[in-house]
Amino acid sequence: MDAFYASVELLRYPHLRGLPVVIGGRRRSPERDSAPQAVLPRLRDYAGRGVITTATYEARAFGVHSGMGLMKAAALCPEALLLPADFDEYRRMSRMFKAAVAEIAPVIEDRGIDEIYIDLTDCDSVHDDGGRALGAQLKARVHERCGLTCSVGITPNKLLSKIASELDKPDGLTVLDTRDIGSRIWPLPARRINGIGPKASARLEALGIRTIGELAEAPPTLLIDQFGRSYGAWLHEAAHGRDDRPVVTYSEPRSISRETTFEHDLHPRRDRERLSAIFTNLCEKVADDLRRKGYVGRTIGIKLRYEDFTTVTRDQTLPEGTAEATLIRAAAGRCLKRVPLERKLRLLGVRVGALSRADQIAQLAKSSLNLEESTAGYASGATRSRTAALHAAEPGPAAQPADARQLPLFDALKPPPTGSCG
DNA sequence: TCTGGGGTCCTAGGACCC
DNA sequence: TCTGGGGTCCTAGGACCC
Repeated sequence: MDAFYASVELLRYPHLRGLPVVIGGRRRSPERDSAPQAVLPRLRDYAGRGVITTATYEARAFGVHSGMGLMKAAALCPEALLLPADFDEYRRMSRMFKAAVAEIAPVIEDRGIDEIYIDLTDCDSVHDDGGRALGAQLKARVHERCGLTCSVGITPNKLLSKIASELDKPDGLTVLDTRDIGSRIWPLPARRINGIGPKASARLEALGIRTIGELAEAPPTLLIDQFGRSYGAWLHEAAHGRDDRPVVTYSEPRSISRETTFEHDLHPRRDRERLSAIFTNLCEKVADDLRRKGYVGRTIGIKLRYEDFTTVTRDQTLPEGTAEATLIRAAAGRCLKRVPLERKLRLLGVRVGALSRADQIAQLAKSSLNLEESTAGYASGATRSRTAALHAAEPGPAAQPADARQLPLFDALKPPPTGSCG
């Protein structure tokens, strides 16, 4: 989708069309909705933390782009209008454009809120003209259903399609096949390859490799030498436009997390109360997300970012999966005790990984009950998961404290409560 | 007043097991 | 009495993506 968040906002505020608009910053008071005609804040009036998540093409003309700090963006384009993000609305429009595409081509890989891969192999018309008419049809259907434009790249694989989709943005349609690689792909910067980020492209540049063509010419041995067997070999393949990854229509989530950057840095001791409340809140939100999505997780982790932006993580794996805020809070609290807490913090996060489906765990618990009745002394790796399932289905005493707030955590200066950890 | 929030995957070392 | 080889799991950090 083209400048997705900003484009969705322009559907609501059509009178802003043609103006530099950026999305980002803190959620403000909800008065915006009751008085949409009121004076909208300008970038120059913004004070505080945050980055731009999306900028209209008019704003991009000033050098403003997503990921840029708002203060820096304000210096470049002080007159740009600033809207806070409304993720509920973006998710709604996301579902809508994906449904529009599915009407025509149902084999879709979700790549986040504003991007998809589509496998067109089984769409007959793709073979007529390389897919140009089909691409136009997809774009038209999305616009018809959502009023939004998108950019499409139709090629033999995902790697090339991703690059191609960006060649003609916004509202683009690019059709390429392998014969076009030399003329259309090789002149591009190596950074355009999905998987070559700022670090890798800087290292490539240090080797005198700027374009994808130069990367394609580089001896594979050099790349493997510099970047390791796996990544080095992949770089070579990618530069030649080779990619055999399938379009994956479904995948299970690996982790669920919540994190927050504070308006002002907080000190672990002096701001202990506030941090503790924030910490508990993050745990409750994660627990909520887990339950809503139907997962439990065994690995509980925390993430801290200090004022100097260095980041540390700690995690702990529990014997059984949980979606209980209290258990998550307790485990996260134990992680916190393993981290230095002298410097001020700018961010705190809580993560739950090693997920499994809550219903399958419950299912397993049932069959485990039956199994343990019928077979005594069965011992193998499977025993643990069955046992885990039992505990997950029927939380033991440890899950009893009703209010996570009562737990005396985020308190590294206190010795751990007796018997709380081993 | 630099630098969000939610993710995935990879690497590498150590513990532990057979 | 000088130290194998293979495998899995756990943990921490980092690159990258949307």
